[in-house]
Amino acid sequence: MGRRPCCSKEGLNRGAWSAREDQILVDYINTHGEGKWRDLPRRAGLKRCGKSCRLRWLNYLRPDIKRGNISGEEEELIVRLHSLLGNRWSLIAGRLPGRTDNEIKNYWNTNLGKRVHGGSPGSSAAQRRHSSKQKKKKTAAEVEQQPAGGIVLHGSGVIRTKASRCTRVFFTAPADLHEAAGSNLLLGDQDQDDFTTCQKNIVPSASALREDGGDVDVDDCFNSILLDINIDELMSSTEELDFLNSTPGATGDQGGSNDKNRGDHQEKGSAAVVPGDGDECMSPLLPDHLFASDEAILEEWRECLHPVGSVTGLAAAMDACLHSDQEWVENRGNVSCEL
DNA sequence: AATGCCTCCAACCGCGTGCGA
DNA sequence: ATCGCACGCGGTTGGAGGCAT
Repeated sequence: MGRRPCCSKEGLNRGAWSAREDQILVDYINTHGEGKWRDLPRRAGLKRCGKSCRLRWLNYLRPDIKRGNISGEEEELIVRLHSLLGNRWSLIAGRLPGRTDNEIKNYWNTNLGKRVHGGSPGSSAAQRRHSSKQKKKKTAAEVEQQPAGGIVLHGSGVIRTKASRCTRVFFTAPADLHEAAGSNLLLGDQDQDDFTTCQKNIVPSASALREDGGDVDVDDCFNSILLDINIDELMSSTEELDFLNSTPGATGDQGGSNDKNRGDHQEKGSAAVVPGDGDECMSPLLPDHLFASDEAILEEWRECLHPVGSVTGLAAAMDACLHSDQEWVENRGNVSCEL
C-alpha cells in the first residue's frame, strides 16, 4: 500500500510564494494560530499544499525569524554543534535563536561544509547533484546494513545521522563503572530507581539488539546500562553548563543571551532545565576539553568511544559526563558503546 | 550582448515518529 | 495491538541571479 499523498496536488500553486499569498497566510495564522496545516489552505483560501504553508511560515514568515547574514559567532557555534550532533539541523537551529533549520542546513552546505571538508573542484552544485544521485543508489543498499537508531558513530568519530529520532541508548560499561553507577556515582541520586528499571529492561532490550539473534548472557546484561535519552532533553540539560555558547575553554556564565533560547526550547515542549540562582556548573569537564578544538573533539571520541554498532554513544557519553566527571575521567578509556 | 557555468536558498519530497481513535 | 492522521525532520531539487568568457 502506497503512502497517501499529503494533498492532491491538482490545481495547487507551486514554486515561489507571491506577496499576496504570504499576506493571506500571515493573516490567517495571526487570527487562528498555527497547526491544522492540512486544513489551513482550504480555510484560508490558499491554493497551496498544507505542507507548503507550514514550511513557508516556519522558514520565512514567522515574526521571530532573524534575517541577515550569519555572524561569526553563530558560524562558530554551528561548526561546534555540527561536530557534536552531525546533520541534526533542527537541534542546531534550536541553539540559534531566530535561525531556521533550513537556513542552517543551506548555510552549511554552501559555506561551512566546503570549508570543513575542504573545498574541491568536485564540490560544485552540478557535480554535487550528480554525486548525490549516485549516492542515493548506494545509500539504498546501505540501509539494509544500517542498524536501527538515529545516530551512527563511525570509527573516525564522525557522526552521521538519519532522519529519525533516537531515544534509546544501550551503553555498555565495565563492571567497576557499573558498580559506580549502582552506588549513585554515575547516575546521580535521583536516578537510583531508574537504574533499577534499567536493569529490568536490559535483558529483553539487549536480546532485541543482538545482531545474530542469539541468546544474551544475563551477567553481561547486568554489566550494561540501558538509558532512555531524549536527545532534545539532553541538549536542554546541557544548558546548565552553558558550554555550547561559551568560547572554547571557558566555563563562566555567558550572560542572558541564553534566556530566549531556553524559551524556544520550552515552546517546543522539550524538558528544558533552567537552573536556579546560584546553581553551580555540574561538569567542568565538557567545556574544558570537548570544545578545546575540533581536533580535540575527534580525539576525544577516538579515546573515549570505540563504536561497534550504531546507537548514541554520544548521548550516553555526554550523560555520563554530566553526572560524574571524576568517574568519567577515570573510566573513559574502558568505556565502549555497542549495539 | 549573448551564452554558459556556478552559487545560493526557497521549496519540495519522502520517511519517521507521536498520538488518538 | 493496530491503524491512520498530523507533524517534524533531513535530503534533494529547481530556478533566479551573479559572474566569467
